[in-house]
Amino acid sequence: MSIFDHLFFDVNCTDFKSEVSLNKDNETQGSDIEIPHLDIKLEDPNGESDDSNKENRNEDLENWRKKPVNQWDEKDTKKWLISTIIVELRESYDVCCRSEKLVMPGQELLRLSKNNFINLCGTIGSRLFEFLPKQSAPKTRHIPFQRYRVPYSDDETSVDSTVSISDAESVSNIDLARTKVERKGRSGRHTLWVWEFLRDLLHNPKYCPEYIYWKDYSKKIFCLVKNKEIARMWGKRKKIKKKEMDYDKFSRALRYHYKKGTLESVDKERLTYRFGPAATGLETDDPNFEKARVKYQL
DNA sequence: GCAGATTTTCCTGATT
DNA sequence: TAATCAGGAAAATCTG
Repeated sequence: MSIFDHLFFDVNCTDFKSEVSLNKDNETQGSDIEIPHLDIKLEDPNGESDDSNKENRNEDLENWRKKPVNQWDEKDTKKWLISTIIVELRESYDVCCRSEKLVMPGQELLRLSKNNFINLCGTIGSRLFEFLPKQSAPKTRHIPFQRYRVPYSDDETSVDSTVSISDAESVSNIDLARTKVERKGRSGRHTLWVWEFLRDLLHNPKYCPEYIYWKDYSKKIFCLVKNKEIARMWGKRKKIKKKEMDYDKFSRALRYHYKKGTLESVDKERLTYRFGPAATGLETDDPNFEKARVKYQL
């Protein structure tokens, strides 16, 4: 029996449980990946399972879709997580469990950046962030770091790899405290550090492992593959105008971070670096996205 | 305008 | 020989 055959989610914590069962008879068309059809049913804990109750509760399960994110309560967020993880991302109940730290009101959710998502629930966070409906949060919200400068928005790296302006504006209060500690001693600017740029590439299946990969995740050692391309992307991101960024200049910027403890060199290994003790946000449960590749035969 | 942090640019020399 | 690495130095950029 597959884990997908009978999944029970405590959708509303107290109201009811939803049974997500699988109808393997329905196969998706036009895809190399066989995606099981998910039939979401509701099971009344009191044994009342007449059709009208099911209908109402199914409707309840979908209510989050009718509200802007900033009006979601924790239940709505939980329903969105289940729907997205199971139906959209075709992941397992285990993944739902790992995303429980994201169960919070929609307003809080909107304040989180992509990196916040990743930090809270690993690599699945990156994918969940993409699925979060991007409605505007209330204008009255506190926006820390309004001067957060994100020097690009239209290049190929802006979509997936790191913070956008909206991300930066949505740094949560919790994250604010952490960020203040992390950036103590910095002169208040919040441009992206070059080591953060590399870290974000490693968190991004679009670039990891094709452009950059973990050589030894346990030792935080990574290797650049398309070093010139990565340097060019960095230059594009920083909107270098004078001359195009090349690997020579890019590597100089990396070496600057040796003193800061965020990067270290690896002896006799070309294009190989190690994140230092000062580097944060490296956590992932799927280095080089090997699990994902096996799962989806990528 | 200033100081500080970070990056860019250019460079020389060493190593692979 | 080319690519990469290491690091000095100065200039540039950005922030509070």
